[in-house]
Amino acid sequence: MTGSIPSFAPGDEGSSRRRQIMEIAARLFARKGYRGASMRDIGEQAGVLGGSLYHHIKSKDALFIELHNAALDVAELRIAQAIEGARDPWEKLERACATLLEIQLAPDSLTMPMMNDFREVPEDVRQQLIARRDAFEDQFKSLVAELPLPSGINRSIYRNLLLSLLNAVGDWYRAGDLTPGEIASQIVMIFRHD
Amino acid sequence: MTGSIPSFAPGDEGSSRRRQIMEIAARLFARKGYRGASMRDIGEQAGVLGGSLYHHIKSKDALFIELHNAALDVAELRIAQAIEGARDPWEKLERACATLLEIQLAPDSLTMPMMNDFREVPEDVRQQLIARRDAFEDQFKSLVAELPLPSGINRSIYRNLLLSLLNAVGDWYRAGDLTPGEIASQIVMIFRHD
DNA sequence: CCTACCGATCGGTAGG
DNA sequence: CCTACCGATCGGTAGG
Repeated sequence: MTGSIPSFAPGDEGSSRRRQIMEIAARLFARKGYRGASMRDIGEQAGVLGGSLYHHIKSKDALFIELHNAALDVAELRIAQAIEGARDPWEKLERACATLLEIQLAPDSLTMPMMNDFREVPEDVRQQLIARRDAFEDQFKSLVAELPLPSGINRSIYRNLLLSLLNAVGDWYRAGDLTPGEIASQIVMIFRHD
Repeated sequence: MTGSIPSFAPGDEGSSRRRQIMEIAARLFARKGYRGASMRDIGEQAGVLGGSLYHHIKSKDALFIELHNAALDVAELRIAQAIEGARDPWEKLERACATLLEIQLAPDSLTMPMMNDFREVPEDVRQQLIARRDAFEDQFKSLVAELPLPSGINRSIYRNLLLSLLNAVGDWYRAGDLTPGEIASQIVMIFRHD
């Protein structure tokens, strides 16, 4: 439909048909959540019946985990590239925030919006998602560690507040307002103390 | 089970049996989300079959809306009381944040954790919830309007960031860490600029 | 408040 | 990739 959709990690295994299904599934999970997107929904958009998807995937759980991890792989990579050229810790933080917001606020974002509703997911799936997300958040742990913050501020709290706030921007953002970069600038304005 | 549970708006109509059912439902919605908590689950904890609940309530939708609105009524009231004595705008903001966090982080919180998963809920229900939540957020709109912020900061963004961050504390907070008041203090430390 | 049920929907499978 | 189905679960109801 869109022709060009943000691709997952390069070197992805599987046929292009499989990747097409993954992209459809990602969009539906992002829009309707894990429970809200049924295999029959996904099949319908792919032009097949729900049951036919099981030739390409093992289970709904496995599909969701694969998408979630691939999305975090992409985000991690793009953030690493974005902060590469910067030396000032506040500049690095702002670039990381802007990149994450660009990903999350993309009109047909496949990636991060699903990072939230972990409560909708079966317990054993949730644990795998959390493990991957914790690794992702290490990137921000490093960024926050470099900041010259006042001594009264707890860096662990600071990081959690920042991350939860970044994850929630999609809930209130309406296109046509500010750009992701402008929002990132506002966030760093607020979080900046030195 | 707990003996004393935070009560809903005073002057609530209905029998004590009904209120008991509401409290059970609130706890389950808070823990498992709208879809995750079935009428049979609620019935089980109330000692009856799921179908029997329909003598006390009209529908699952109506039950959820009623609980959601009652929770916001209580929160609004408690916040208003908390900021009553304060004159400094930063002090008022910190008291409001601390109160909201106390409600959300209470060990068996019945109230706010459900404010999030709006995507799990049927479309027509969601619109009612959003309308009520918007009214609730006006309280913070006033608080933010009073703050002597630098001119570069967009107060609308500032308020959205603050609210989404407050709503998400329950996702990463683990009891035994800081108190709600200490977290509120950290939040205001970060959001304070004058 | 229960029995007994309804129609709908879910993830998933066998067998072709 | 479809047909045809499985067992489970859902919100909700009639009738007592």
